[in-house]
Amino acid sequence: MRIGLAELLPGRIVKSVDFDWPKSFPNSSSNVQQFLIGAAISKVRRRAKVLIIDLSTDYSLIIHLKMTGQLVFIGNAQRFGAGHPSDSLIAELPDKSSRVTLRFADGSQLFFNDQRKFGWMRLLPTLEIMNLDFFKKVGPEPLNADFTWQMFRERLVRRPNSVIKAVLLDQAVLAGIGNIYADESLWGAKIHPATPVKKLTPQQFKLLHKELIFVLKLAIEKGGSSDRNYVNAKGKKGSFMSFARVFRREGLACPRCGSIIIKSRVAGRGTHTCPHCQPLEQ
DNA sequence: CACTTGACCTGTCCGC
DNA sequence: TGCGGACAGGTCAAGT
Repeated sequence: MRIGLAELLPGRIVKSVDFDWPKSFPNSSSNVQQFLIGAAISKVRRRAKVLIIDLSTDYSLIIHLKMTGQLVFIGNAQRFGAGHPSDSLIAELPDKSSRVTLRFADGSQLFFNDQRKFGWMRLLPTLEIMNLDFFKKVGPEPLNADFTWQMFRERLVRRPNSVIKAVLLDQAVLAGIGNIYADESLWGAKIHPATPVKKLTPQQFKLLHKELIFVLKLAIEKGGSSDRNYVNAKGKKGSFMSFARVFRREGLACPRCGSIIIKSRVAGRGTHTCPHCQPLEQ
């Protein structure tokens, strides 16, 4: 999503903002008037699962999509409707899940849609963003070049008694891992998600580190995971779900050994495993 | 500290 | 076809 928006947004001038659900964008209207209206977009960044849109006013919009958020850009001459591509989930905008609409001076628009209303958008001084509790505690980016398997292991073993899946999902340990990529990388490393961290060997940490990076890179290459309604800035679904090996594939064959994939609950989340490749050792 | 549950919301699917 | 319950890419807070 960041890659798509970074091609589309920089240089555009914010002309107006429409709000629907106040909790989706809790901000004083004076801040919006002063630092958002009339601002030019300079840069689109990401940290963990949070998108950061920097403005010429030294303020930034920060956005979390949570489960069902979308950020969809519509150019000034562009229309969805009859004949829209099959990899699009968007027919017409705004629709009933539109929470915030940014209108730009050239007539283009950015829609923040969020069916379940868990996502949010905030306007903050750019320099204050990293003082937010979330950014102060968030772990390293797994795709950074300096993220070694030794660093990965070092961070995980601080939670020796937790199950590995719970720790992978903890944003304070690692940035950006969610339920899909946790299940997929654990399958890749042949580790059961409920394995306590203290039972993992250095070889397993090394392999899981490699699988995590493989899964994340593949997911980005495929445009993300449209499990339900995720779309990118152009309204297109991501295709990673058709490359998933266990996630949402309960009852189907494991692509490695042919055993039937099962679904269970680990760390409070729906969890997909191959019972043969990922045995839970006691 | 680690784990569970509930909360925040809407929509879909499944069984009766 | 209707209705209740479970469940869904995520994070928080509170309770045990």
